[in-house]
Amino acid sequence: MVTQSEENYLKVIYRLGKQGIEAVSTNAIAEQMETRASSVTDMVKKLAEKDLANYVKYQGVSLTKVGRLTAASVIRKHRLWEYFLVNKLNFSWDEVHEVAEQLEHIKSEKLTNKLDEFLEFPKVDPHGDPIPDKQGNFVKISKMLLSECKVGAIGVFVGVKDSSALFLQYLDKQNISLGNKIKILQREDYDQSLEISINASVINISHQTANNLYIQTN
Amino acid sequence: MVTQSEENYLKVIYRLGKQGIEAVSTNAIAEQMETRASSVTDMVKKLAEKDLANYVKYQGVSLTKVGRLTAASVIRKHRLWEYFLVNKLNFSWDEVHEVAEQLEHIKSEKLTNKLDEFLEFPKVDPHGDPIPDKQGNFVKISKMLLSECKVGAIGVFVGVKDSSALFLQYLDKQNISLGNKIKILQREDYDQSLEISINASVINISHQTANNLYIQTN
DNA sequence: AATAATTTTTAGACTTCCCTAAAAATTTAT
DNA sequence: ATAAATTTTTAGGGAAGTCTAAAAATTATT
Repeated sequence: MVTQSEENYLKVIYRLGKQGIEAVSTNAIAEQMETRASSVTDMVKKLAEKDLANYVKYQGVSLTKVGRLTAASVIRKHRLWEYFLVNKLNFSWDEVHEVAEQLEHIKSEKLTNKLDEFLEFPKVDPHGDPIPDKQGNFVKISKMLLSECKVGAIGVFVGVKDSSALFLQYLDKQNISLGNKIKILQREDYDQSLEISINASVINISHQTANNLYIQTN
Repeated sequence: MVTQSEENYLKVIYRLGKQGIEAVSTNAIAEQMETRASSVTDMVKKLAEKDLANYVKYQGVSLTKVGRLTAASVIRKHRLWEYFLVNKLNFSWDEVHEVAEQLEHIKSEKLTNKLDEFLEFPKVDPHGDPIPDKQGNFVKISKMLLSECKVGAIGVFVGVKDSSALFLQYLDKQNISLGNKIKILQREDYDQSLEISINASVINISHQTANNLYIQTN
């Protein structure tokens, strides 16, 4: 049995190490988990013991195949539940993370798959992040940060890099939502802020904001 | 914070002691929780410390008001989720218990109430058990065991006392489902088995079966 | 009412996951 | 290449929740 705590570590290692393939440092995990490096060492040993992770002292951790699948399954559940909360229970996109953090640990493959079916197999969660399928495969969406696009670029807002409640609420206030068409009109050299057209109106956004918005071009 | 384990104890004490009001013995709890009496003593002390239970050494446990409300909230969540699983995700009534045992511990009042709304405020779960409202009040349904009805009695099948998968599957096989109209045609003195009419057909059921079926008469 | 049987509690220990403090290894800087 | 800084691990310990075995209290029996 994989415990809730183990699942949380797997998630973090997966995220930090490009799907868990690259080795991740103890400190990086500790920071993400908001815990101490010594706790990470303990847990990582346990994950290795259970063949969920590859661990060599002082050289970081990566996930085994089983570890990666387990992590993907947790992420799948998290994102399906987020979709459920937003699209069926009318939560807003800034309220779902905490609850999904709990729901992602419910153990029942049948539940996950029936939920997926009930939601009609969504491909992305309410923040634009891809939902892996039963086999743990992600649909790779080609997207880029708005901050990295050239002036004149046109695209559709498809995801956020920062999904903190604060940022999401700011987007709500600015009337920026997933699916909106965006065009970069101007870039201010001084502070890299952008003038963009969105929703038939023209607004200014900071570099920080642009750096957290993904758009899909062409 | 009330832990998952504490919630499970509260549920059991609530069930065993007529809504947690009557004192319940350590052994009774241990049996229900499938654990040891010594573990129960430990936990019960902790519940008392947290003002969730009243505990006097060697004299059993009852719940405080807060303890009762907490227990009712867990039961509310359990039954709402069961309703969701059956009516939205198409689980059958014998498959939902295990999953609901996990879902009942998700902490989010908002989630519970939004789920309730999404389900259109169901009054009973898939086994006919009442779902308490936000305030922890149960709708008292007047029902009696089929085994205790007289020959000639007519009623509607509204709930099961035993909700084990085995019993529920047996009922499915016999085509007996909630809402069916039942009439007792005959009682066999030898073994208390009943001949009943249900679904426009006549079948025989054992005393054990009749003793686990609730019907609402008049 | 004394003894036997049962129930309940206490004592001590184990596991999981976390912590602090100190030691060891690695990396960076001089 | 050695010293300094940083990272990682080890050692030892704490809280929660469980267990077994033994002691204490209660209840039942004769």
